[in-house]
Amino acid sequence: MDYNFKTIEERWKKEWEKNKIFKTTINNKKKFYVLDMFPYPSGAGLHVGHPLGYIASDIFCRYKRLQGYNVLHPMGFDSFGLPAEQYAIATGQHPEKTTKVNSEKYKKQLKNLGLSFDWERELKTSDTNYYKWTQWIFKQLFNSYYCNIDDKAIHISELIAEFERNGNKSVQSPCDDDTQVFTADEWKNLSYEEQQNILLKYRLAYLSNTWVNWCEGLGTVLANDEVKDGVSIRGGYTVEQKKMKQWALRITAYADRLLKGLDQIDWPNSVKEQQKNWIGKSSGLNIIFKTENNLNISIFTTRPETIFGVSFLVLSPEHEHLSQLCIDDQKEKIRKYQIKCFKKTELDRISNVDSVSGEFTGSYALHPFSNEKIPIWISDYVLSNYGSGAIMAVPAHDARDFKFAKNFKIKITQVISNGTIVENKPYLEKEGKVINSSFLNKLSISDASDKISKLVSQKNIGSSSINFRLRDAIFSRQRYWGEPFPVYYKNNIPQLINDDELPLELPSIDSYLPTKKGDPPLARARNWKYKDNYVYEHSTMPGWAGSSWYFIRYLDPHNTKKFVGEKEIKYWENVDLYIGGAEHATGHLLYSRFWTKFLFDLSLINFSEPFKKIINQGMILGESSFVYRIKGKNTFVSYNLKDKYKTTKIHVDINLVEKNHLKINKFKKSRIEYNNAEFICEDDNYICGSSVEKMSKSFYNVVNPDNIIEKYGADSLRMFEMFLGPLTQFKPWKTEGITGVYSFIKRFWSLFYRNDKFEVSEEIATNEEKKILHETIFKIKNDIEQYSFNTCISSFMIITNKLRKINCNKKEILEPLLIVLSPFAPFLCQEIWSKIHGEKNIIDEKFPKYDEKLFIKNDFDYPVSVNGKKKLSININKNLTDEEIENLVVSQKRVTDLIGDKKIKKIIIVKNKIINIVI
RNA sequence: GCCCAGGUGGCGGAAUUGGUAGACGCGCUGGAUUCAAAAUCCAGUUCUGGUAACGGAGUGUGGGUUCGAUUCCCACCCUGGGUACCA
Repeated sequence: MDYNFKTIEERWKKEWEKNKIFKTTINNKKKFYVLDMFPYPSGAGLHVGHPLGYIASDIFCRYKRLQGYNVLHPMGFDSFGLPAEQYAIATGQHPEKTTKVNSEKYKKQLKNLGLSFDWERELKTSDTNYYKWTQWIFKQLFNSYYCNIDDKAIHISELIAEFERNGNKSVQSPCDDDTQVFTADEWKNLSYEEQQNILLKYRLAYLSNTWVNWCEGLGTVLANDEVKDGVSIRGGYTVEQKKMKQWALRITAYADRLLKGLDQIDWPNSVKEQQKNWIGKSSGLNIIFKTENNLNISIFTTRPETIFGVSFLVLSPEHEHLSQLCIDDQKEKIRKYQIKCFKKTELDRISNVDSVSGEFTGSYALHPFSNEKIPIWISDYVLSNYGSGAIMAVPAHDARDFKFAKNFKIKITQVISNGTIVENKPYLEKEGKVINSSFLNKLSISDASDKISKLVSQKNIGSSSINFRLRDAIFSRQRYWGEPFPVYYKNNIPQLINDDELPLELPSIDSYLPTKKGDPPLARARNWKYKDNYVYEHSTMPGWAGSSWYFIRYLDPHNTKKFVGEKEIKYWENVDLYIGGAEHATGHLLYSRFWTKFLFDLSLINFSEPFKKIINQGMILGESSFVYRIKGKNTFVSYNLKDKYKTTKIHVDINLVEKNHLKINKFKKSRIEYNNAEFICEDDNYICGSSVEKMSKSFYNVVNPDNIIEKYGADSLRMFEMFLGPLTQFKPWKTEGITGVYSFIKRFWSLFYRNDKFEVSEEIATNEEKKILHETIFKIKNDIEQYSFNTCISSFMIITNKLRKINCNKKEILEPLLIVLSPFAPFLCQEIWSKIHGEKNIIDEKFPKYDEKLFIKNDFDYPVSVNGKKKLSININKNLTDEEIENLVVSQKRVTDLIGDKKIKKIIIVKNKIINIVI
């Protein structure tokens, strides 16, 4: 009987849904939590690149379940976001509608793939019963501050108690830079509003008036990780710097723990490395330079040993002391330079990295050790928000300082040397001895550094300091389609709404655009006030709010009393395996770790890292096709003739191309402007060009999984996706290749048929058959555990070819094989299983154990090489001694022929590996 | 520039701790079946010389270590990803 995947897959899809075989509940088995990055449900639906990770995780889930684990495998949707909102702006349709339609479509497509998701745990970040708890977590952040002494987040009431006892002089907590020192009495005498403003400087969710990435095109601010090359990642609109009041999360308080935690988790090196660089910890020294007019300028350096190489100071254009330092003659120039800098957008700054600019203030500082006069400059290469916004410039040993000094003809003093002399380029290596440095001369770099550290603190002009590149995360967006903040304003002071008033639902509005005054869309909502009196916050939360904790909500998605139940969190804990794209390295994956640590500090969860292991699946690339149109004409030239004309390369829909040949008639009909197109062909065919690039609608190279399932079935698609290559690598998609796995599946199916009738034999298996089976079980088990799914597929092909050759249809062999194959091709295996066992689900079986004795042989085909080059192989019993092997080898005629009259220098025998004759 | 991956036939890719390079599949070639095609089955397929047996070369490039290197070391080239003045 033919393999009819359509009826098989339809049947089991229904059965599985009806019997809820993927539903998970807490039981006394060991848990295993497998998570896929949940998708944003876009209108385009899935293409074959999307399910790659889902199929891999599904195979692992099914395998773990066969191993006896209680496997949690949920799926949901990251449904707040820009495309739905932009669609809403264009059509007036509420984003909720499109979100619903799109996620239903996704769900159907995912179900067609036979993925073992527990859909009863489905969540959408835009559902009120989900974002209710996102708002609730925001409230906890607002109500917390970070205590550096306990190294954790603590409820704000503790801080208030401390203020009442001792003021803030002994408080060690991250806070805004402009926080003043006050005593307990001063605190008590403050008004309520004044107190609230001070508390806001300590809260983990706070209002900050800072420079933000303002994106006019999107009408909103963006976080650093949402901006690239000066444009927004979504949409590609220009981003500029603007000072605005925004909600921010004090992620910097967790910088050190986020860094340290990386050591405990099994993540791809590249992601860890990216997070490390993003956090950017550097330790150094703050040193105070006195100016001639007695001001203190604090600088930060990581290289104190170069202090005698300082030939100027550079301040950021925003530096607080600038007005006092600038002499009258320079005031105009400095003012102009400042204006230029403030105007600069991120884009300008990035595109002009190589240019050097700056102005001299006219003032001098005094070198803390040599008392030498040091000119003070300003330049935009010094950032106001890193370190102290001022540096000591050591041109001989820093690339930017060097360029600056050369440009403005400032002297360059070399103070570190390994023999080379600084002339045309700086010496950046941290190797060598200190020179030209008074009392530091001849010391090693580390000794000199230590000495300066000590002296600086003795003289009371500095202290060691640690700086991070990481910035607090801007948390408000001037958009509609996001979580509203559970916040209203009373006398300009932000206040939280009560827990029992959550969720604060998105109000309906007449248009999804900003107001005429430039306020966010929520300002349009009518009668939307807290207790009809107080204004709500009009911004909404960013896209990453909901995704920062969704893995927790899956554990208990229907809980109406808590964000997650205690029993659930205790049993399921954190994610054991997380599969998704690497593009979230510094966004989602960092924010999730931050929120997890925060919730851990509040004892709301029992783990401090969200994802124990991460695997980044590689992107599947599409093969794009091109046609070549002669410039100015509606004539297309075939690929090999195109160089004879001036042509424009145009993407053509891959559905109009077959094996590089353009289907000319279909192409003509595809667009009005092509109706009358003419073609210059070669051998009567129009050949298209092709190249491999990202699979994307705009390149017309998208392959839809639905079409493939229609033609070959989901099992073939699943296996083919795995067969393409290693999970983590980028790989091109070529649909033709699927015939390989498709015919494998048909061959496997036919193992169970004799003369068109289903038939498995009860005969006892031979040793040879057992050997084949157990070898395969061993190999598959190992490969699955190393996530090497592509090699699993070839093993299945190999065993199937072998069993066909020996015509084996014995139950003793095929039954275990079915279980081993079932994670990969669940429909097929379930169908055959039910033919043997009736109603039983193959997923409830046990993964078979292998017996090594069955496939370890007592002889070995030794490859014999001469001088490392393989010449022949000889079958030798494993029990022979080296001497016996040697005698056997040299007595072979082929061997004596090969050696001829040369002398054997040595024979190397590696047991069960190789024999090498050296002549 | 810096950091991280990766580079193996016409193509996707295999190859325990250094030990038979090219498993498995696609494609291609030839054959069987068929009126024919699709599908299926059988054989071949790294390049190169040879009918063949058999030889030579060969894992981005150049060196090195080793009896033996796709695997280890050094230098370089290329592709992809990340990052952007962080003192």
